[in-house]
Amino acid sequence: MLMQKNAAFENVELTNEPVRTARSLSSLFLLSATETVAAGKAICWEGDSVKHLFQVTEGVVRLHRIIGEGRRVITAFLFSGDLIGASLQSDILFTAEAVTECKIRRITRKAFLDEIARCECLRPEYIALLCREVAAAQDHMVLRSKKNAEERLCSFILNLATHAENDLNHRLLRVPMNRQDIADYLGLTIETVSRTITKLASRNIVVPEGRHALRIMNLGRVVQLSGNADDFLEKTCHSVRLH
Amino acid sequence: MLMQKNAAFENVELTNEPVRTARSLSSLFLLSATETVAAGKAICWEGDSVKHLFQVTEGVVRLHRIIGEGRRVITAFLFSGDLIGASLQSDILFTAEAVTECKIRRITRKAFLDEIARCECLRPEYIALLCREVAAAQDHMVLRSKKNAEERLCSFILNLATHAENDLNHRLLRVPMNRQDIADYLGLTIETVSRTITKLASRNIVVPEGRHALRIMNLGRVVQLSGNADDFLEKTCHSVRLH
DNA sequence: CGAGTTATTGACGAGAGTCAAACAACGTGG
DNA sequence: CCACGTTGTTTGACTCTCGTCAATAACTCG
Repeated sequence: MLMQKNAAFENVELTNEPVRTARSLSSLFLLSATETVAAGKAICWEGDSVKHLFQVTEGVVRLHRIIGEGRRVITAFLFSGDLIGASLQSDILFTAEAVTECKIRRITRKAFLDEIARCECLRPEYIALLCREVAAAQDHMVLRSKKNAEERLCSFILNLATHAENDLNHRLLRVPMNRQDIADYLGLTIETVSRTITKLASRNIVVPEGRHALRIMNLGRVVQLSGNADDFLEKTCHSVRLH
Repeated sequence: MLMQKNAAFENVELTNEPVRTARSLSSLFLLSATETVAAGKAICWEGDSVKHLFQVTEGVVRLHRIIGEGRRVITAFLFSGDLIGASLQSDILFTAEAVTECKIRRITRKAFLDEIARCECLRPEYIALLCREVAAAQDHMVLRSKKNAEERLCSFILNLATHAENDLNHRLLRVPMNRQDIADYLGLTIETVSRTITKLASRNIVVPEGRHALRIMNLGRVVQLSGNADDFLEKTCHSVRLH
């Protein structure tokens, strides 16, 4: 697991809060220095052994696998707060790369596991995290096997929206990743993504604003078209906080 | 979480081995009676709260979700030894049904979690189990977004083959599930599954033998066509036992 | 043996992929 | 600040795989 050369190792932001017994997984990372990773650079590589876990503290990260000749699958986008490598046993099953410039923290796998073993209160959080990963992977599995291009894109937009509450007020959704990333995440081609966005724009549902933003003109329609309408309404209306 | 009416509750096979401290997850289930579930009957239902966990001790189980109107997705097939519901937090995210007649054991979720919390040695096994589920779900995600019908089917055949070592000697692979199950598992239609099998048969790679068996004429080709050739060879040749 | 279920085969069409060209955005250097 | 080249995106024409609908065949089980 190599850090790329230009990941300047900044020794800043060391919290001096005493970590007697860590009360959350996040707090495990607070002892480590923040590292900066430039957009497009790798954080860790598929096939390496799992020596470290990372936490994304700022920016967006993509996890991908390459299969066959040149077919890339993005299995997840990670946002601030998310962990990289929590569900790994021996080898890393993906390459993690920064989509935007990122700040990350790392701890060794050993330290992480030791803390989990030692501290009673971390375990439920860790297990919950793993369960969420399973659920997310299965959701994505459903998306990729039974949804058409429009449903996939709308699902993606909704997902993004939940990670960007702030901007959403103005109905402007920042989309940090490029079309190729979106395509590889949704199991489509770049052309199909582009065409689908164009179609949504022509119906005045979402309108692109430059390459990295979408103006949400009609959130209701997006929800409907995502093919998760039932789920989404249920979850949102009843304010059931999952996870 | 309801048991179907006809799941005769057989009070047999209670092991009398003393379970002082359970040394494996499986042993947790040994105190429970074995229940029999007829082929096609449900074991638990999507949306119910997680009151029990089950272990499949015999037979094959499918987990599925229904999305939209009538679109069914099978997220996994479970075999002898596998647990149902290990990765769930509150609600069940799938319906579990018996593909063949099954024997299962159950314990309450509470008992399961208590044991995990109490017994040091169960935790690594539980965590490993969750990690495997994540990995499996992600593999399937890749399959469904980037593989064509032939690759999907060959991947499926290989998966099945690893669960049926005995028969494989004679190169006859039992396929307990019907075409609809396979289709819903692979994200295809029943017709495409059928046509793909026919095509493989015409090339003398696998030949159907009745509806529930395939004769593997050329395992090497199956591996190649699965699109996991690199992985598979690596894993098999080095005799690395995963899981 | 025969009714009902499940699987196969065929003809056709739709949605997404491929290839190629035009276009827009971005960054750099003059 | 603008010209330019690079990169990323959109659009168009065409192809191909897989889905749909329908008919036929094979299997299963009472």
